[in-house]
Parts: sequence; structure tokens; C-alpha cells
Amino acid sequence: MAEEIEKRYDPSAIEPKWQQKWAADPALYAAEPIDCGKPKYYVLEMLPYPSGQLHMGHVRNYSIGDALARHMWMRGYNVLHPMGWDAFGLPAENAALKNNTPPREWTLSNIAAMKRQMERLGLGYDWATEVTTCLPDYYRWNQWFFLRMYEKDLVYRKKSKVNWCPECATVLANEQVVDGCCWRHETTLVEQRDLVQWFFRITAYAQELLEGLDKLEGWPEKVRTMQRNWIGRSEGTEVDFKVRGSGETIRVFTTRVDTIFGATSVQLAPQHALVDAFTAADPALKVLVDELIEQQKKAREAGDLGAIEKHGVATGRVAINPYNGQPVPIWVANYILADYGTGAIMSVPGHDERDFEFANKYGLEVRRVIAPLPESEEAALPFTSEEGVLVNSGEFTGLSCSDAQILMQVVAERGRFGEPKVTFRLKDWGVSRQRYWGTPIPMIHCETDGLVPVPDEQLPVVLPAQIEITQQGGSPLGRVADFVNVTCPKCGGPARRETDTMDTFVDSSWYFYRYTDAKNSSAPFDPATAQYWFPIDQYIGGVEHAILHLIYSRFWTKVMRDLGLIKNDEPARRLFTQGMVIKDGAKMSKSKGNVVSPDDMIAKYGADATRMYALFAAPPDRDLDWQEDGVAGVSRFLARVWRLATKYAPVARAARDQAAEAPTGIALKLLRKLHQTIAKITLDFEGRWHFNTCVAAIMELVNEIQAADAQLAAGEVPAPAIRELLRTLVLLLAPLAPYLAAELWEELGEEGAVLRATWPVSDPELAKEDELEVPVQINGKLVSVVRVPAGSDAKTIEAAALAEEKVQSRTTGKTVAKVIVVPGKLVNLVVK
RNA sequence: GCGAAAGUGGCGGAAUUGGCAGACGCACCAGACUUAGGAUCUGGCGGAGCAAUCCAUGGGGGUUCGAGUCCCCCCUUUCGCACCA
Repeated sequence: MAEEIEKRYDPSAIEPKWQQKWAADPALYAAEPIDCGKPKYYVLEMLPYPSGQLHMGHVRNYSIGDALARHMWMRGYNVLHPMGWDAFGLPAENAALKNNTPPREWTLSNIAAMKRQMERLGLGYDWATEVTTCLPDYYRWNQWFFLRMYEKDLVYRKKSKVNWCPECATVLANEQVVDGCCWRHETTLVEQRDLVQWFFRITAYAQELLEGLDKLEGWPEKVRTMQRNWIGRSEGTEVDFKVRGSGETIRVFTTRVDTIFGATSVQLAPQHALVDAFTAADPALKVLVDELIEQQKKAREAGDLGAIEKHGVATGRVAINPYNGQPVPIWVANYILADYGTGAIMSVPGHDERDFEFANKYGLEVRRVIAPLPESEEAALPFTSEEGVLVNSGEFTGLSCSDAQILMQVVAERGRFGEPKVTFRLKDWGVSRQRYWGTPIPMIHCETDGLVPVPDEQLPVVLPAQIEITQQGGSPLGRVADFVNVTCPKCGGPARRETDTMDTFVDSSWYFYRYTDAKNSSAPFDPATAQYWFPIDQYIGGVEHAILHLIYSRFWTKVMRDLGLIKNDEPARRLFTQGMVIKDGAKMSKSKGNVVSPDDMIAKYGADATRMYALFAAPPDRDLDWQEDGVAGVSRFLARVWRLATKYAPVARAARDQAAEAPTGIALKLLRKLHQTIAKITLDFEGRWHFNTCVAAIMELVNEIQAADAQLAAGEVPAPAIRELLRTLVLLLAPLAPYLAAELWEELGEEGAVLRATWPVSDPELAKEDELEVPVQINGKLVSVVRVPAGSDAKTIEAAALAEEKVQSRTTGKTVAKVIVVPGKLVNLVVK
């Protein structure tokens, strides 16, 4: 009875025991010095926002990263596997309002809670490198970088229309506006306001950010495509149209200057500067234009700008096409965007779908200036292909579209009415936030000296601790007199501190560099150390960060490189985006009531079973359907491993000094399976990352060993073979179920930490089968299976197949027209 | 509308290079053990059929000795982009 209880697999006893041991031995998961002589491997999972609770998505993300890190440790690498906290942000302020808890306190206690959860999960992080972005020793370097970027003219201020979320009471970046609503408040419409904002000049790197994507072969194509779309490079031409009877010109951007002889109007965005001039003199026009603005705003808010019904207003003014001197009417239209290109276009209804639709609606002329190539039959307008020849285009008639574009650009430049132009959709990164819980922007406003950067030696500009958080607009810091009132570093006179704080995406843009040298108090990090660890070998996280975080991180890396801090151009060599965790076909959410708590799973099944299920239930790049019965199944499997290992542990221990003999019989069979399993799992870790099949392979191995239980018990398998089986099984399990592996490693009498043991190597000779089952098909249909010795040649296999009974009965009286033998694979007889 | 990914038993999924479809797990069924239990072990488990066999990887065509895998057309789902001139 007592013995029975002792033998039961009890993760709630094993796991806390090892958790304590690991906590007492920080060197276990610590990165080694950069001169340790081992090859380095930097595995990184995206740092979480400290909400206070891990969710299953985290568990999945970190289980993948931890398995990889452990595998690499066992492969002899110097592994950096850090963790940190994306600790600034609005929820802390909301919590302060709700519970009257200071944001700092709230955040730090959440961090403590989540760290406990991570430790309970047995995740092997190097906590000595922990980064918490809301602490001054981290965010002072945000400020430092801000100043360096200010010096390089990569930071500037401008008044701009900003996305304002009434719920957050702050400005949002374009990237944070989803379908016209706030990314955090999916039902709150974003408003447009005019504010002076700080910007990072990310567009200075637009071209390099785009080109770099081609070299990021270790990144998912999907992410690269999304970034390409976001950057939105477009090559074209800018052309000036003179406004008749005034000195004004309208500059338009077009990718199809070759169609300009077909331009039958010029269209301005309702916010275009010239429109203001027109409406100033014409109140009736202003009413109509305001309507267009209103329509555009509504469509933008509704998130379907693309579906807006086209409306336009004729201004009564006329512009002159510089290529042929022809007058065209000037319109204002609601489908022209003020913030793209020049905010004005030439409308060519004959060769553009949108212009065609607009022209039809308002009865504007549709003119053909491109004819399809002879072999193309389709000639109907609008004809938008670039495979064509110019017609009705004056001196350019007869040229191909591509030749015409080049020549017309030359003509424009010579005539000083236009030039080639590359336009990007990417906008500069607005980083100002009118919030408290973020990095203070290190600038001072002085009446005498204007904008004055905070001198480096005054960093960090520390967030005041005592502050009243309210929901009123404007920055909370503005109400803290001690913070705001400073002396100007230049003239010593009274001045005001900047009260905006930085977007939290600043924090996450470079945190992974800080991990390499987290305690450095004189620099953001030591360049030599960063050069050793970078680029990150494997970055793992959710695809929801494909644009925001990952494009800012790439930008920041290039800026740091140009500051001479690092040598790498890109932060991460390989990126892996794991799938979502869903339940009952839907993303886990409180509103759907389908949230599964990691704590509950751990309490019920243990951390090993929870983690292993997260790896087993689906390949890591796909969505994972959480089924608790599946966790129970993995738990049962681990219990089976436990019983098997503990049952034969005494035999294995006793065999430690025994020499192994060449295995035969059942021992050979089991060792063969073992070495096949080693090969499969090693391959999966190296390339495919299908941890679900890794787990399945280990299950198969255990099933086979267990099926031989009677022989094992009867002593038919030599003790050294039993030892090799169990010991290797534990090694294979170590990255996936670290607690159980540690416990069984000790149980088997093995020395040291299993994490420091060497990853097993498959012996190809031992893994090889000596007899093969070869399927035999007749006309492609399976008929039978023959057994032949491994390595048999085609002739032998063919003879064996033809001699097979079922094959005989089906071929007698018929002709075997052809025999296909794929050695080791199959035999197919073509029978007539 | 454009682009990408996916579609395989009751469920999650496997099949890595064109070569035995359904590994492994869950659920379910039967049995064993039993101080009766949501423990463990054994066996079964795509569909039809007593069977031999036949059918089967979203649907339809094709290439091939052979197709879940390659090609063409279509359907569905998910994701991304969408007046970007």
C-alpha cells in the first residue's frame, strides 16, 4: 500500500522540489561569458505586458522557446535565454484610477505574480539579465537614444492631425488605429485632433527597411509581405499643373505619367491647401467641400475608406496640362487622400478604374491614350494594363508605356515642371503620448533658447512618483509643478519640462540589446557583448506584432548601427510566429467565457503536462485548440514514463559500471527504435519544429518499451541496454518536460543536471532495420506486403513480390506488362 | 476586389523527397484486474459489406505505374491588404 502511493507520478511533489533547486542555482540558466569558447545561441521570446496573469498564449510561446533553449544547452551552446517586462502603458493608469494603486506599485506586483507563474512553469530564464522597462535604469536609455536621435535629426516636432482615442485620452500611432477604432478599445471611434507632436524620422530608413526584407530569409514570408505593404513603396512622377489665371501650381503624383494625355481633370483632396484658398472666396464651395471632408471622416472612422461612395465638387477653376497645354477642370473629391503623395492627382478615366467611376458619375470626358498591344484583344475602357502603346499623345504617340514613362520624366525635368519621385506609404513614427506611465521625453522648453535637450548627465528624467491620475485630457505630468518647472540648461533661466511621454513601442524596440548587458549604468549596453550575441538566432512571438513592434525594432537597430553601437543590420536572424490558442473554435476571451487559466492546468496536471500539451496538440505555427482531455492524456503519458523509469531504475543504476555488449533479440529491437527516435527528434529540433510529432515519437518509443515489459521483467534485456533506453528517454524528454526529466535523471543515478548532459546522438547502424516490409501493389492498388532483408536489390525484391501468394493468384493468366521497384519503398506491378 | 495560408475519421492531428492514408493523443466500445475507481492493463475503433472486396484526404477534371502531396477549374474557412493615384 505505502509502496503504491510512493510510486505514483505526482507532479505537485516533484515540480516544486526542482523549482526550489533551480531557484537556488541561478548559474544553471545563466549565459556564460562571451569568451567561453562555445558557439552562442540567442533564443528570445517576446516580452509580455505585465497584466498580472499569464494566459495560454504566453504558455505556448514560452514552452516553445524553453524547449529550444534547453535543446541548445544540451547541444553544448552558450545560450542566452532572457525574459523581461514591457511594463509601461495605459492599463497601469486605468488600474490606478480604479483601485487607487500607484501605477508603479500595481505594475511591480503584477511582475512578481507573473514571474512566479513563469518559475512554476519551470521556464529556464537567466533572471540576472531581467529587464523592466518602467524602471529608470532602463528608460534612461530610451531618453539617451532620443537625444542621440535628436542630434542626428531623426527626432522632430510638428503640428499634425493626430488620432485621438477619447477612451485612452491620448494620441495613437497610425498603427494603433484598427478599422477606425482604437486598438485597445475596439468599439471606440478615433477622432482627429491638431497637436504638436514628437516624431521619429523612420521614413529616412524606408528604403533600407524595405530592401532588408529580401535578406530576412529566416522570417515568415507572411510577415515580410505585411511589412512590404506597410512601407508601400511606389515609383512614379510628380507633375506640376498651373492654375489658369493665378500664379499657383498643383503638384500631382502619378505612377502612370504615360497616360497624362488622357487626363481630363485634376482632383484635389478636400484638405488640400489650395482648396482653402478657393473656398475662402466662395462660401458656397466651402459648404460642399466640408461635406466631402465629413464623408471622408465618417468612412475613415467606419474603417472602410475603400468603400466610400465617390463624391466630388467642381471648383470652376482650370489647370493646364504641362505636356500639351490643354486646360482641364479642377475638382475636389472625397476619395483623394491628403496625406498620401501630394494630396492631388490627375484623373485619367480611360486608364484608371477609380477615375473611370468618378468620370462616369459626373459626366467627365473619357479619353483613350493607350492602345493594347496587337496580340491583346481586350480594348474596352478603362484599360489599365501597362502592356500597351501610346495613342493620341502628341510626340509620345507610338511609344510603349514603359519607354514613355522614362522619356516623359526626362521632358518634365528639362521643362522644370516635374520629376521622378518615389513615394512611401510609411509615415514618420509619432511617439508623443499625453500620459503619465511612460518614458518622459527629455526636452526642455525655454522662452529664451527654445527647445533645449536635457544634458546627458541629467539623465534619467525620472517620472515623479506622487501623482494624481485623472481621466481629464492633457498630460498628467503637466500638473506636477516640481516636474515641470526647471531651469534651462543653457541660460539658467526658468523653463518648462516637456510633459509628453514616449509611446511604449519605444521600450520594446531595443530591449533585447539590454539583455546582453542589463546592469550597465554607463551605457545602454557594451558594444562588444552585443556584437557577440547579435543577431538574435531565434525570435518567437505572435504574428500580431508583424508590423508595429517588428518594424520599429528593425528601425531602431539600423539607427544604433549608424550610431556605431552595433554592427548588425537586423535584430533577428530567424523569426517564428506561433499560432493562437483557441478554445471551442474561438480565441480565448473573457467575454466568450472560454478562458483556460494556466494556474488551474498546473494545479491539476502539473507544469510538465501543461507545457507538453501546448507542444503536442498542434504544430507550433498553427492555431491550437485547447482540450483539457488532451492535457489529461499527456499527463497519463508522463505517469506511464514515470512508472516505467522508476520500475527499472534499480537495474539501470546497477548497470552504470557494466560494459554494454552487442544487443540481440528484443534488446536490439528496442535500441533500434530508440535510435530511430533520437534521429527523428533531433531533426525536428533542427529544422521543422514540429514538436507535436516529437512528442508522438517519444510516445511511440515508450509504448514499445512498455510492450516489452514482460521480457524486461524476465531479464531478457541486458542491464546496460535498459540503462541506455531509460537514460536516453529522459534526455529526449528533458526539453519538453523538464521537471520529470530532472527527477528521473536523479532516480536513474545519473550525475549532474540533465540540462548539462549531452544530447544523444543517433547511431545510424543501430537505427537501421535489417528486414523491410515492402508493400506490393497491382495497378497501383495495395495487394500484399513482402518481407525482404534490408538492402536487397530490385531484382530480389521483384522476385519476392512475384512469388507472393496473393500476387500469384492475381497474375495467373494475365500479363505482367511492367514492374516498378522502388528499393526500400514498394513494388508496383502493371498487369493487363 | 487583390494576395497568402488552410480544408484528411466523432475531435486535435500524422504522412519531411510523388510510394502502405489516418502515426500519436482524445472520445467512444468491449474485456481483464478490483477494498467498484474519473486508476491501471488488454483489444477494437474512417465508411459500406457476412465475406472476398469496394469506397474514401472540400468538389470536378488532368499528369503519372502510382496523387492527401504536382497541374487546371470551382467551393468553403481564416488571415493580410484594399480608393495609396
